[in-house]
Amino acid sequence: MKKREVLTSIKDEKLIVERRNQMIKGAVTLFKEKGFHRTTTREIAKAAGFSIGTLYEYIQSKEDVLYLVCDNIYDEVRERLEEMVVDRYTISELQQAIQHYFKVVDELQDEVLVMYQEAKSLSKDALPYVLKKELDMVEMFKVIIEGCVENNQFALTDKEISLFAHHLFVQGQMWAFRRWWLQKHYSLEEYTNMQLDFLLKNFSFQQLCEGETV
Amino acid sequence: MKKREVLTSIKDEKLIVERRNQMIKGAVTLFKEKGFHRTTTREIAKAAGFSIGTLYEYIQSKEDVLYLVCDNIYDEVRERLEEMVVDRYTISELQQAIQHYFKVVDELQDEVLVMYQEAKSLSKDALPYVLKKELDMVEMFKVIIEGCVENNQFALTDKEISLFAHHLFVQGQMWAFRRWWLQKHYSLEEYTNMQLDFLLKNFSFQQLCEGETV
Amino acid sequence: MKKREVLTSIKDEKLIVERRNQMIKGAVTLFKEKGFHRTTTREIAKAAGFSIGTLYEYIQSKEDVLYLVCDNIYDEVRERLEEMVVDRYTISELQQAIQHYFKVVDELQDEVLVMYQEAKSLSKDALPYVLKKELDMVEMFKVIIEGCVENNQFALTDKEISLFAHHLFVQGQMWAFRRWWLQKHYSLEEYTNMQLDFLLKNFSFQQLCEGETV
Amino acid sequence: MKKREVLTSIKDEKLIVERRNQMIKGAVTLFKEKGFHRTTTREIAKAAGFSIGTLYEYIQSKEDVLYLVCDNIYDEVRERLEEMVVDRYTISELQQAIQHYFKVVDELQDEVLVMYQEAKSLSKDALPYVLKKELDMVEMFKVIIEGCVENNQFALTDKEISLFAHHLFVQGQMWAFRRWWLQKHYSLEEYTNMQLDFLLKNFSFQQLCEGETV
DNA sequence: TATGAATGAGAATTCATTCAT
DNA sequence: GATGAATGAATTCTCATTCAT
Repeated sequence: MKKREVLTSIKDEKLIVERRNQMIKGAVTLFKEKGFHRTTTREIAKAAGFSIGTLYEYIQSKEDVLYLVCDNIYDEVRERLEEMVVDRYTISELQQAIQHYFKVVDELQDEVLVMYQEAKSLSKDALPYVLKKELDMVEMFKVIIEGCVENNQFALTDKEISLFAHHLFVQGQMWAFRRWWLQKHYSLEEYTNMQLDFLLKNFSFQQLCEGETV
Repeated sequence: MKKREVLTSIKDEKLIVERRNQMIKGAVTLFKEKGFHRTTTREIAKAAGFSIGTLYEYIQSKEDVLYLVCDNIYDEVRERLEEMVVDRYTISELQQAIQHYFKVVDELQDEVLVMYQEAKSLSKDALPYVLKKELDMVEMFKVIIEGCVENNQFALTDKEISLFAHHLFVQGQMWAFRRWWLQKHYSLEEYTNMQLDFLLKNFSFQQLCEGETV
Repeated sequence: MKKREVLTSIKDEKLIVERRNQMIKGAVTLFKEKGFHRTTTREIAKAAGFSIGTLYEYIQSKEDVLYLVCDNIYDEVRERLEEMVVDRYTISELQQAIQHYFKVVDELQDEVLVMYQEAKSLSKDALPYVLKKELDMVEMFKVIIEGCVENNQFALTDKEISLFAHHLFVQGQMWAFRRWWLQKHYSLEEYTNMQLDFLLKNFSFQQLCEGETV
Repeated sequence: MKKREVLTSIKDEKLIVERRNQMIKGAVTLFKEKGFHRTTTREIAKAAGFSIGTLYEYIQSKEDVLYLVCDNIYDEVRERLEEMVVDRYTISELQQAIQHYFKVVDELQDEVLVMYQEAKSLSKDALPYVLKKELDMVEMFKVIIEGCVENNQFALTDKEISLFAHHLFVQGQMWAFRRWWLQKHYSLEEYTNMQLDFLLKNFSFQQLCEGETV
């Protein structure tokens, strides 16, 4: 899927990147605080540090800002996820990947929340592109899980692998979108450990059973 | 927490209920389609079958409609959840409860989605009340899980029980809010079975271990 | 050609007519003074005697105002033209019709000018409808001229009749759109007489020739 | 009337002429297509082949472009009209002049139309100057007609001569501004011949009458 | 109670013009 | 001389809310 272009009348590529970053930064703060719809374009321009006229030199409509924000957050999360090095495909590595992912969500929780709550306001045009990015990230988990399965760490059918990947992904997001309750009652470490514990028991059980059957 | 009152200038209680139900019904359809912010009060009035003037006889602001809608959806989901009869607190009963809950989510998925996506637009005033309702529902799961633990079906700490309840609750919602992917690849039955399978293995493992240690 | 509808959210038909008339009256004055593009919707609303919000209850876009104005002016001119009673189809009657038409243009010259100068700003959608109205008026002249021809007042081919009708029509408008010069140098009467004189000589000549050839 | 100056910050006279010609050429195309008000300065600059900054080096305001365009079109039309050589002041020469004028209008019809429709948007400042140019052109016809009268080709009072000149001028423009109808039904030749026929009958009649009275 | 016309603050977007490079 | 990024006043249009009938 080709990247959806946001049109601009500015020619200086470097400037486009710079201004859009300012814009995104300001917008995230505002969206976080009051949501996309309650944020005005003037507020976005102001938060970005330039005039409303300048804002519109870099985008075509307010929705473009939302798109840029979502796009950017996905890239940020993804980039952070790609830090994980997984090569041996053991349960232990999966565990580390999950820990890493939860940590990333925790650090970028405002962004994750914004993306989560506002993505639905994207136009029919932009939505598929953003959903594609989400699936790409889910895919990263899928690859790890598949690796573990191939590596006989545990047994899962293809359908189970996919669902499990989604499941993990949502479990991470959950730390952000239910923070109003979770973060009042658990530390990130507690949350991570409890979720991991739950998952790993499962796989240990599998291994145990296999061991027994032998 | 006392129910947040939505003021009205109408005396006839029965009329209030009737009109509000019309209003909620119309609003859910509209919110589902275009979201709270993109829906106008005129559209809500029209969908409800009366005039904009009448709408404002029964509410004080547009946000009241959102509140009524969210409130109503929670009540509806809750009502459906209360159909479950749990008295013996066995794993099998927990399993049935989950199955029932997933079915309810599936049947009310539009409503669940609306609530899920629009609740954040509630005012600081109304939000706590709605979150309270959500916690009440989570509590229903907690009670069942606690019962099972007391009943030695499996062992969990208090913190684990709470998290598990939330986890289940989100897993159900997930069927609605990720339907763009899940429902393309799985039937409700598949989804339910796979999730249950995963949970139950876990508990079976516990029982197995316990059995062994004895 | 069906009348192009201008959408409104108002139900009271009488009110629509009343408000639109206020709107048209105000708009004509403003368009006359500064043209369509330099007139703002707020000015139109103010000139009409109501708020900008009310203005938009009766139209959908600024262009609707222009359409209503043009439409209205055509109707007004046409109505005035229909006062002419032509039944004997003599040169003398044609002459009277022309005199009447020139008088109407003179009386409605602001309107004629507005229509003349702003019609081109109508959307591709509305333009054909307005041009149709113009042709309808040209047709009125054509009918008279045709009658005269059938009545042997003078001889013209069909193509000549059409052109002559357009010619007369433009000659009338000319009194309005070149008023910056014409009305400084001629009275309406002078203008009318001179133009008539010119035309009638022509037809007298024909009759004379025919007389001679016989 | 002195030529209205359009200020510029550029010293190089040749460059001024060159850039302005580019500008005018681009602007005519755009004005033709969407009118003065709907054309942006950026579009003009682009069509002219240079930047918006450069555009403003050669003019002071958008309206200057309109003025330059109108001025230029008049010059162009005038230049073409001056090709006509009239020296004997006969009806036949008048006829040729008219034919030539109609041909010029036909060839420059886009320009004539632009001038016709947009001149009214000129400021109070520039308008008189442009109207003066128009009168100058009318004057060219007046000179020919006067010559003919002096030459006893036909008899007209001074007032009639002026009106006749305007009349001819408008008749030519009419071919452009009513092209939506005329050019669908007549070729330029037909149109010219019919209009000439009409005029000349008139004068022939005069001559005939004069002949008779002698 | 019900209606729907009226209101106007507020929002997105445009675009002529400027000015530093 | 040329460029094009920056500006913000101005404009169109929307829509929640009110209130007279």
